[in-house]
Amino acid sequence: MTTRATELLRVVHARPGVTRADAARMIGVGTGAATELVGRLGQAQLLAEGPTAPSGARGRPTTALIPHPRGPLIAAASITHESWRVDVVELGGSVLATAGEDLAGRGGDEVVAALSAAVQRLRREHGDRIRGIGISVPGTVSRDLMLDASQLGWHDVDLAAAWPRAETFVAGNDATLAASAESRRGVAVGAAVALHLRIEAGLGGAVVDGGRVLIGALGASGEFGHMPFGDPAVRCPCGAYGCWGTAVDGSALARLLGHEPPRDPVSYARRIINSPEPEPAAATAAVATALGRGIAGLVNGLDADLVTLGGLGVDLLAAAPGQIATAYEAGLMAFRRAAPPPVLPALLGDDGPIAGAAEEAWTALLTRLI
Amino acid sequence: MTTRATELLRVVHARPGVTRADAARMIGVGTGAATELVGRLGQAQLLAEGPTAPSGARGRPTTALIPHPRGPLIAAASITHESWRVDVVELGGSVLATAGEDLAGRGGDEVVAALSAAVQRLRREHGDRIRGIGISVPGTVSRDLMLDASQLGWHDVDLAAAWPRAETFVAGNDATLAASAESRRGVAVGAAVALHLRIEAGLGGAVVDGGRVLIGALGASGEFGHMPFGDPAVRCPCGAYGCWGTAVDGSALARLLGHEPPRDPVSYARRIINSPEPEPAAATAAVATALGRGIAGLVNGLDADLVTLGGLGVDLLAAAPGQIATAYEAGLMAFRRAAPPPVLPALLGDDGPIAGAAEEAWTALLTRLI
DNA sequence: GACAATAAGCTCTAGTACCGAGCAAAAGAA
DNA sequence: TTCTTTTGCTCGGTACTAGAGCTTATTGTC
Repeated sequence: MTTRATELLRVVHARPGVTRADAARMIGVGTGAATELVGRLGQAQLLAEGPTAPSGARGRPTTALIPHPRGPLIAAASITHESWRVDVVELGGSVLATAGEDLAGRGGDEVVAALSAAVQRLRREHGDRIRGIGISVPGTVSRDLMLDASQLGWHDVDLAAAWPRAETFVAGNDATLAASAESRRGVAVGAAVALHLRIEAGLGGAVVDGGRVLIGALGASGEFGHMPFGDPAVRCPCGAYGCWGTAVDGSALARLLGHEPPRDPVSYARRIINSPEPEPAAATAAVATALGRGIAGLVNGLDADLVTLGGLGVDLLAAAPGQIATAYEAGLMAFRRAAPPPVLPALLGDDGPIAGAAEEAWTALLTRLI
Repeated sequence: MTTRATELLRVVHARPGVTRADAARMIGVGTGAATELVGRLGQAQLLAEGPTAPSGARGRPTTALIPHPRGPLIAAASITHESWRVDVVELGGSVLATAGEDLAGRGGDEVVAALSAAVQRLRREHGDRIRGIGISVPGTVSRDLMLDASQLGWHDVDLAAAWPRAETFVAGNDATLAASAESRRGVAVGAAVALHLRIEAGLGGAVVDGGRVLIGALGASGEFGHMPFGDPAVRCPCGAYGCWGTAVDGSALARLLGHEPPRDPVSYARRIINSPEPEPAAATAAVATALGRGIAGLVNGLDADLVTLGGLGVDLLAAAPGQIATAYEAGLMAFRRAAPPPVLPALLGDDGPIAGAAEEAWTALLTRLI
């Protein structure tokens, strides 16, 4: 049951500062209904009106719809392999405050406790305006909000300790959330089916179909790194053979170069990819080819109209654009080759996951506000 | 904007004959609203009430909600590689009448014209109650409703000639629509993410996420046969190498057996798969292994909780269940292996595509009725 | 067979959201 | 100033809905 009020809030969230007249046209109501809606949402401390720059056109000037200065806020949190961070985000996506620190080798429960304390502090500072939380984590999240992050060695970490679970609470994989953010505030805005791929220690990603991120039956969708596009002779830590991830991440580069498996595969890979020497460049080219070929397979199967790359994918796209493009176009079905869906670096970069956590939490909260 | 009336119609469509009291509970309205809703929808000739079998329990007996005898109907059409057919389908999915004939080598425009004539005849016979059409085709459908079916040698066939385009009109790929039907009236009812795969001349399918079929940016989603799970040395007619489809369809069996590419790959494959001889059985086993491995990759990436197989997939599942299961489980990520999502034959069989056409057309029509 | 218990349907009263018509206000243009 | 254009505001009408209280149809018990 989508009410006009919720639709209006969604429009303002998608483009804060939209003029009131434009917003009314977008949701298809007349000026009468707009007056009633804006009045009601102002009373509820959800929206406020601000001045607009003079348009120069004729007619009565309209106002800009902005988040209410005492309106609800979302805490967006992100845990990465090296640090955690919390942002306080208002309607429209602006960040009002932030906090965070390095993991410093602490365990999952300790980190969640530190995060929770930071959220409580921020909540007091903002007069209890924070109404929900979104958390991005570098691993899988199961329904009961337990996190498994094999890279960090964390298992069954209780994310619900970060926030009273009864309120708006969303948690998701970093790649999934980065995809969400990219489709709403990045280069994938307007794409019908956006595919986001994120290479870090492994390869993950997500599909965004008409603005909705596909999370899968268990919340574990987007594990494209475990589709068998790779070398069938290579065994993946997951137990299967031929996983695509083993052909495109740091371990693949180390294998190609005859190195030991690196302790920090991300910075190792970044070093190799950006190295000017011929041997690393050849390994990078091989990995870029494997990446392009797999992207083509996913585009064929999922009919995406845009692909964005995050994490090391950005470095690969910068270092070996030709190899990626060649393998990508060769792998496309004939009818797609005339106009291959673009493969672009993600616009939001490292802020993708936390921005996605904010977006998903706001989406969840918006359905509850009215 | 989903109104209660539309919700009620959807409930009755999903389970015709539901009792009025149950339906009211399902959509969360009281008895007062139920009276008003059922009365209004009866006036509009959309719903009727019928007797219920005595429940044996105490209390005032309720009535069953059934489609109105003069209510709207949908024409569901299906074109296969050998014939076409039209069903007249009422709310709830019952088929009231049917028509069809063999293609007999005719071209696409002639077949669409014959189909259109049949629809007009059925429409007259049913007093103009037919309010929309859904068409299943063995090929890709583009936005402007042009069909390309390479198997039939048809290109740019104008499907809109079958029906005035302004009314409810949906067209889709047979595998996509079979997936839709399976998720609503087949074994995939209730699945969070259902993956349907259909092997005929090629390999196609679809993902159904929370009841919504993913159609892709161009309506060409589900071409899983062109994901590179196959032998990288084999060139696909699509131009790419290593397409999965080339490893699981009739052409794969012919290649493994040293036969010429068969003229009718479907009946050829069915003959090989069901042959008791050792050589065909070995080829069947190899194909089953390729199928299982690819299914695992898709389940890993898309996090499906159920996989259904249609077309030749049913034969393969019957002939080589062990090979499929072994390759499937070996290809799953470690954490999925404890409870692998079931791989089942599709319940609707050859009626899947036409049933899906009816479902999608009814879904589209239901949003317009009230 | 009367009466209780139970489940369901019906009626009536508000209440809310929404739409549209007509009017008022604020700007640029003549 | 006066006209034109665009937008905002007021007000009445309509559609949908929730809820309370009453009525009806059936089963079970004495």
